[in-house]
Amino acid sequence: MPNPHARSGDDGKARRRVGVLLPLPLTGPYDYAVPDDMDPAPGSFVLVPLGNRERIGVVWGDGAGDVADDKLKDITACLEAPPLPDVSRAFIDWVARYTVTAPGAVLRMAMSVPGALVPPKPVMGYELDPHAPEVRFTRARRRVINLLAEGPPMTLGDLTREAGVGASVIKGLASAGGLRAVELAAAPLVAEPDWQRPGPDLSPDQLSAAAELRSRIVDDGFSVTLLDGVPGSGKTEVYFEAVAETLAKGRQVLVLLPEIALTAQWLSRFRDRFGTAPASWHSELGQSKRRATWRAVATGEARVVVGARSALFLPYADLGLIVIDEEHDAAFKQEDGVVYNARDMAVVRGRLGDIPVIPVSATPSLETLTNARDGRYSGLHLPARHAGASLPDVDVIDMRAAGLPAGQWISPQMKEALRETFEAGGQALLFLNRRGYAPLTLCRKCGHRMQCPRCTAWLVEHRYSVGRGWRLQCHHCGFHMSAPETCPACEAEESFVACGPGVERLAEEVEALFPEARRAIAASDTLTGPGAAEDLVRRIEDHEVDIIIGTQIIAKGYHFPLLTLVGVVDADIGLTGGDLRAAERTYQLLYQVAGRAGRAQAPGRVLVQTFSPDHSVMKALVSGRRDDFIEAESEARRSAGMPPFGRLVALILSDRDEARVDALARELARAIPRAGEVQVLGPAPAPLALLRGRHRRRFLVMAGRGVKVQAFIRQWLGRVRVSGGSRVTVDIDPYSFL
DNA sequence: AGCACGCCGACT
DNA sequence: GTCGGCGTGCTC
Repeated sequence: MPNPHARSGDDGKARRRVGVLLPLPLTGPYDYAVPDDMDPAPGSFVLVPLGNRERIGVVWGDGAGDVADDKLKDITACLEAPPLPDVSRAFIDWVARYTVTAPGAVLRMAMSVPGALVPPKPVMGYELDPHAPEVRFTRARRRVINLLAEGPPMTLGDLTREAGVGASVIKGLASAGGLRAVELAAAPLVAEPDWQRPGPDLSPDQLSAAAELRSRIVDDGFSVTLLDGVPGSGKTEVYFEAVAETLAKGRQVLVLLPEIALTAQWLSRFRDRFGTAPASWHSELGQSKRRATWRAVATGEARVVVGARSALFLPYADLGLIVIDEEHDAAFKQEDGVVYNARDMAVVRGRLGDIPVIPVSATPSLETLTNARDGRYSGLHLPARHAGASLPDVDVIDMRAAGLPAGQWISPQMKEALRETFEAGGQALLFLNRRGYAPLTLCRKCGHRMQCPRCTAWLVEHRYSVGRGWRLQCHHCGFHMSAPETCPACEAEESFVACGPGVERLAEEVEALFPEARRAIAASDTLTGPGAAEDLVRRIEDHEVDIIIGTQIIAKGYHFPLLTLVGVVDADIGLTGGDLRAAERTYQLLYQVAGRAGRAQAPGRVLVQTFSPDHSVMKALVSGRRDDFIEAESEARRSAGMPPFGRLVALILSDRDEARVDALARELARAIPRAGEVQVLGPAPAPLALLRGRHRRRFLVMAGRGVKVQAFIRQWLGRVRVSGGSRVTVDIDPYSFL
């Protein structure tokens, strides 16, 4: 097939070629010929032909030259966008190698902003034409002219609204020559944060930590400094000083947060400190905001970006600092598409960019604590709560002794504490990390359990989720159904019984115990839509709510001055299930929840209901000795060769066809490369053996800390052809085992 | 990721 | 006899 783009080497000279990386899961950059009138630099965004369509790619470097000249196509055009900086490209390559994914798949995360690469189309407006010829004045025309005579040029829409005239009046006036069209200056996305504003008064501890962080910024270069402080110790205000210092140097700042929905309070603190909101980046962001933000980051106009994990891949013109707030949070781990941990990759981004990184947490991950202990990171500790508030007392309630009747989950001690709290005019938070009404529904006649047809999971009953009524829902895929009248197995009527509590059911129990208490349920499915969380926070702050019954959505980051009692309803959720990090995560979550209590002058109290009061997690919560827990957990991991003392990789195979996924598993098992210090377990059914209709099998690779697991995985996968509907997902450093 | 090519079932 | 299902493979 002759290639219409190819020019045969008639002058004998090979055409100049460059490697162009496309945002597709291809093996690497493709070579393209550079037309004589073009001189794309590395990092330039270019339009190239691919198959029968055109795609935007990035000039990645010199061409590899391994493709025949007659296959080579010309670059179509260079785009008018700031080139992707060297650091960004190096970062993308690094992440691709580390996660064993195609570099193009990683690039896609950095440029999946449709339309951001074409210059924004200018906004047109009208102004008075000073050389206007005589035009006839009508009342409507007069109003338009008066408006424009006093103010700046306006868009057609603004003019019609403010002058109260139709568009035809303006267009008629323009064509008569009274007005002329002008390009309006694009409104800046965000104002420049004012780092010179005086900050709040800081405690001596905060001041010294802030001074330390500021010096990291001044010194320049890569460093990782863990900011470790109890809830309420004012960590945010401390790292704001590092932000201010970076802004003073004229560089950009990225603040990574686990869940952008939780930032209403964070944003207002930022505004208090810097006088304006930062640029934000999250999945909910609309098309045009997204585009504008991407461009503002690329040009350097956006000085501070606060965002979820994907903000790490934005094309920063000159990033000078990365803050990872709540660094221990599991939400930093991306589980689909490119599987990566934004916390770890942020450190890599810092190293490649030679800039400081500040992980922040009240309960740092064992990985980060180990790095700090071994001297790879430095650590700053904020021991005291700001403004003299004391840490809450934590008491455990042994539920084995409570002997509650079926269908009740609030122990007498908890009930009494709630009563005292309400009488004292305080607020309470009942924490139960389970959405919905009941986690399991079964038939009391035949024992049939309502299960998701597409996943290995029970259907969760929901009764009060916004606007949906009573129904059964799978929490792993989108499946839902209205509660059936008869049992699908034995056809018994009205035989269903709800098993176990979710926040909705717990709210019913609270209502029965305290009918006059004003309740609010806080779960991801009751706080939908923008502003719902904000609205609830405001209602809590204004004391329109006496008791919050909530999941982890309410457990982090908030500060409610009147909240004096936190009750953990079932502290054992999450401890079962053989997850490597079960204890660590439960500890972190419960510690965070406990930190919601008593932050202002009123002392707080925390009650933890558990069936295992002797568990190391509960003991550490009661004693307040985090280090004991970390020490024990650390030792257990070390002796088992588990992270952070050993390496772990999960290989998840999946297929709609069960026989085919088993065949693939057998083939992979035969192809395991021999390597010292590497052990492969499996195949075994993956923890969710059926997910979204796909059957899943898992291999677990365990290796010593110094082993290059990526090379091992690449060698392994290189021996097997994955075809059909089968997929193999590589999860380096798996976080959740589900 | 798209998109074309290719080989087997139900329609005009 | 064709239209069209989506499995497989390729894109510089």
